[in-house]
Amino acid sequence: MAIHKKEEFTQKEQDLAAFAKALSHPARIAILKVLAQRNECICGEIVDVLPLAQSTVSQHLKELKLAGLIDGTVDGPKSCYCINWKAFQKFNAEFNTLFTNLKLKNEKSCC
Amino acid sequence: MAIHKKEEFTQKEQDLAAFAKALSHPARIAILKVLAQRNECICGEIVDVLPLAQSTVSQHLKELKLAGLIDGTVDGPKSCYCINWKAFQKFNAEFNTLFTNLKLKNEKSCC
DNA sequence: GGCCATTATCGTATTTTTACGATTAATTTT
DNA sequence: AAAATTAATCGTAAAAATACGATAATGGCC
Repeated sequence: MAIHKKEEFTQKEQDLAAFAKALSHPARIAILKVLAQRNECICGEIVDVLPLAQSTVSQHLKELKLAGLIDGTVDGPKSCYCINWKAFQKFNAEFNTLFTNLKLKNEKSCC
Repeated sequence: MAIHKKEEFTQKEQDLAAFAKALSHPARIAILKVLAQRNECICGEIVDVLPLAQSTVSQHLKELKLAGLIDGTVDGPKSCYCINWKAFQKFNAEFNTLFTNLKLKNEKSCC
């Protein structure tokens, strides 16, 4: 890959791509589902549910956090994760806008 | 990575992840925008617009096609690409369902 | 204080992704 | 028929993602 070319696209394209990337692994989608199923912060039970090693889950959590989709507070031996609804909402809206804008121009396929 | 673990998740999680993956690069989002801006099939002008080599663009197109988001017919020296609106619609709907389902359970963050 | 449980981080291996140049393939044009 | 145009494919290199075990870190419990 030598040189990264991602920076040459618009910020919006990059942001949306980063959001999509955060959701581009089934484990991370599964994690979000688990997080959503609770009213409280999840403290570790994610590892039990997923077919992945503890360190791997931790890595996925880190990526979700980096993408801004979840918040996490470290509380000593236990960590507390939950969905960042605000960010999620924002991305969902932007996603729908992309879809809508795409559709606005053309409704018919020609191939 | 030794062993792929993706298969151990539900089909729906895998499908959504695959869709997200297709959109996880700004170049592919940019390509979709270009495709949507035309009423006809695009025959090559994509390379001129993007800051990428012809072979790289071709690769991105291949991935979008593989994900089912675009259709393409090879017509000798010229190729003809356009968005597969049906598939797009389907994925958009599933995406919104995911969001809605997540939100259904919990509206408040706790971290 | 020492031990336990829990989670992050580190080191590492493997795979996948991204990117490009060169080549090939298929028409169109000359 | 030869040359030109266009786009896919191949080969390859470098980077990023995925996964795990081992280790470190942090706070609670005895």
